[in-house]
Order: sequence, then structure tokens, then C-alpha cells
Amino acid sequence: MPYRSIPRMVIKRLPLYLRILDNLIKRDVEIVSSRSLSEITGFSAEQIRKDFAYFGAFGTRGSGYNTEYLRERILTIIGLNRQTSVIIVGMGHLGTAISRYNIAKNPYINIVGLFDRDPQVIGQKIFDLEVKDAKQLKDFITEAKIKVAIVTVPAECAQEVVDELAEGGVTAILNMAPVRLQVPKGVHIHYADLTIEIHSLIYYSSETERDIEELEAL
Amino acid sequence: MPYRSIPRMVIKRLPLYLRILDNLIKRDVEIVSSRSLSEITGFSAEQIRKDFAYFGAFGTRGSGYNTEYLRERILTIIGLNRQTSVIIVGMGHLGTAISRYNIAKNPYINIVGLFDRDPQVIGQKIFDLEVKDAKQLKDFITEAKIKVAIVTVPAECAQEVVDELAEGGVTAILNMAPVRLQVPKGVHIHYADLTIEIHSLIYYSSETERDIEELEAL
DNA sequence: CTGTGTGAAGGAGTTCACAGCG
DNA sequence: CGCTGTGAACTCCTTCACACAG
Repeated sequence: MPYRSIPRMVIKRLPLYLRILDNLIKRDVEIVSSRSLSEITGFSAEQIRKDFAYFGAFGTRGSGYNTEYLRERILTIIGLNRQTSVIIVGMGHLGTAISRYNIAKNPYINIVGLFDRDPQVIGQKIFDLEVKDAKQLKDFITEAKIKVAIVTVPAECAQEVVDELAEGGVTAILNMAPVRLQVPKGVHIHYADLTIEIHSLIYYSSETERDIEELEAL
Repeated sequence: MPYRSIPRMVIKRLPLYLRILDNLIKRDVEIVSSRSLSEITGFSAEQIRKDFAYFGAFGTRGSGYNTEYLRERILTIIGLNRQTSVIIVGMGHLGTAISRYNIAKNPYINIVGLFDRDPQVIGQKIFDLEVKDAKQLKDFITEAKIKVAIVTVPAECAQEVVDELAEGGVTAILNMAPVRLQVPKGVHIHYADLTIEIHSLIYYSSETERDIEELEAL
């Protein structure tokens, strides 16, 4: 099965399909059509079919897709078929929230390490995990062969932390600090920058007004 | 000044330019080239110039762009030239983190309301804001003419909250709950779904292995 | 000679239209 | 018929190449 390079945009959508399938399977739904997935996701039905076609045709014409099989397929593509170990660096408000949040409960993800450099925070327990000293970070990720990390430290420390992660063998980083960072080739960094999200959202909050201006200009 | 419809992708990049300009101006940098912005952002210099061209040419050939003027221009486009009032609904870990986080400190954003329906949480103070009862939500947004809201309630309640927001006149919503929601036409919803971010990141964490497989297949 | 501004080319992603199977 | 699978058309975004201004 040659995974012929799946477009970036498709990869972005897969985790959403995955979650929906999880819900459907929980409700014992065995077959789902691209049409109903379209209603749930807001993506067009054709697009959904195209997305699925990237990893091999397997729908049943006339009825739809087998939910279990589809989920298996998506899990394999993403690489979630075995639980992935993830660490969080930075146990401020945001890091703490994430470690207690849905992510920590997601069946495909296993949060195995929490780090901070504040002595006040080190040693605190979150669920069954104790916050470790950031000094142990590099050893930990090397030994445990951690590949995925979430960075929730202040902007000033983020580059430093990311450098260490990269040296320790981490290949995928979710950076929540409001800075753009340098990473060596082969390391992937994604930005989840809430301030930026809000700012671009604010543009749309007054779009209606802008639309009216535009209409009037015609 | 006719804002001839600025492409979606450009809007996404503007807030990042804005932040960088803020930093440059703080360091008394008066001129910046597309080249150096390219190094900071990772976007190509041509793209940056094109982005700026969408809201009128104003760089000085040979030297670069005036940081102050550029910032003013971007603020106007996004609609941040006057502070925007934002509310947060759902004061769980995530909502609390956000209300204490950078967003709360951003000079262009003013968090003016926090809501929850848990009596234990109502009345708590975060900075100088008291958490209000979610029952007051609709009245509050109507009176204060709130246009932008962040939703950090559990997935099960999110649709309900969003319906209320839309009825109360909110036109832009950042949903952090792990569900896709229905909104009436004219209301914009953005999703900041950390679980999905992590999942798609995990795909890339083993991309190197995948690349090798692909190379071997040739 | 540096750095902006921009048409033209190229690439990526989405929608259309319809063929084909159950 | 209903729903999948997919080339072709289209739209949107990015990169290239180069003219031009300070």
C-alpha cells in the first residue's frame, strides 16, 4: 500500500473525520455516506470522497462507507494505530489546562511527561503525573524516544526549549507561545496561537459592515 | 480607500505581521524590509510584498517599509484600530487559562465578560473581572453590543451557547470545544481544536519514516 | 545596487459533471 | 435510483522573473 503523498489539506481534515467516526461507532452506526459526513463537517461531499480516495477506494456504492474500516484506515494513515506519547513543556495556566483537558483524555494520545523550571511547580501532581524539572527534559525525551511535544512556555523561553527538544529527537512540536521559531530540517512545528486566531477573527466580526460598503461602492 | 477583497490567506498572516511590527517598534526600528520579515516569519519575501500590496503600495524602494505606518495600516484592515471587546464563555481550565493568558494582555483586545453556569465558579474574580452567570449572557451581549466571543464550554453545551451568542448579535466566534457547530449565515466561526492539531501533528512526527519508505519504493 | 511592485507562470485545493457499481 | 469514484474545469495561492525607483 503506497501512501502516495497525501495533500496537506487532507491531513488537516483526517482528525476531524476520526472524531466523527468515533462518535458514530459509539452509537453503533455501521455505515455512513459522504453526504451525511458533509452535513456534520461542512465540507462538500465530493471533497470527502476525494479525501478518502487518497488512501484507497473502499466505499460501497449505493450505501456508503463502513465506519469501523474507515476509522482503522485513518488511524493507520495518521499513525495513531498505537498510542502516541506526548510531553508538555511549561506548566503555566495554559499547559496545566491542556494536561487536564480533552487531550489528556483522548484515547489515541498518552501524555507521559510534564515539565517546568519553576521550583514551586516542580513536583506538583496532575492526575497521576508529577511535574518534572525542565533540566531533566533532554534525558527524558532521549530515553523515552519522545517524538511529539507541546510547548506552553513564555515566548522568551520558547526557542531555547524547542532547540532542546529537537536535539533530543523530537520531530513534531505544537508551539502555543506567541513567537515564530527556528527548527532544524526534519522537525515539524505547528503554531496554535490564540491571539492570532482572535485577531483574524476580529477581521470577520465586522465583515458584514465591510460587505455593505463594498455593495454600496458598486 | 476601497478594500478590494483581501484574500483569506492574507488575513491569516496579518496578525503575525502586526505582532512583529509591535516588537520592532518597541525596539525603535523604523524601517523593515520584506527580506527581514521573511526571515522572521518564514514566508517568502515576494509573498510579504504581495500581501502589503493588497492594501496599497507604500514601501520605499531601496530601503523598506515604515514600521509605524505599516502597523497603522494593518490595524485598520483588521479592525483593531479601536480596542475590541471580547467575552469568554466557559470558565473551566481552558477558559480560565485564556482569560489570564496573553490574550488578556493584548493591547488590542479587551476582555469584558466571563461566563459560566456552575454556581461554584460564578462570582470568582479573575484580574478585575467577576465571572457572571451564563443566564445573563444574552442580555449582556445585547446591551454591550459584543461582536466577538470565545467558547470554552464542554462539547455538549457548545451548540446551545453558540445559538445564544448568535441570537444576541455576536458575529465572530472562536470555538475551542471539540465539535463542529451550526451557525446562521453572517456569523463566522473558527475552530481552535487542540486535539485535532495534535493528531495532525502526529502524522508529521513519523513523516520521516514515511519518506524513507517512499524513497525505498522508487 | 538594494529593495519594492507586479504581471505571468506554476502549483495546490476545490467544485463540477458524470460514469459506473450495488 | 443512490452513492461512490474521478477526470476536467476552475479558483485560489505562491513563486518566478523582472521592471523600476531611491
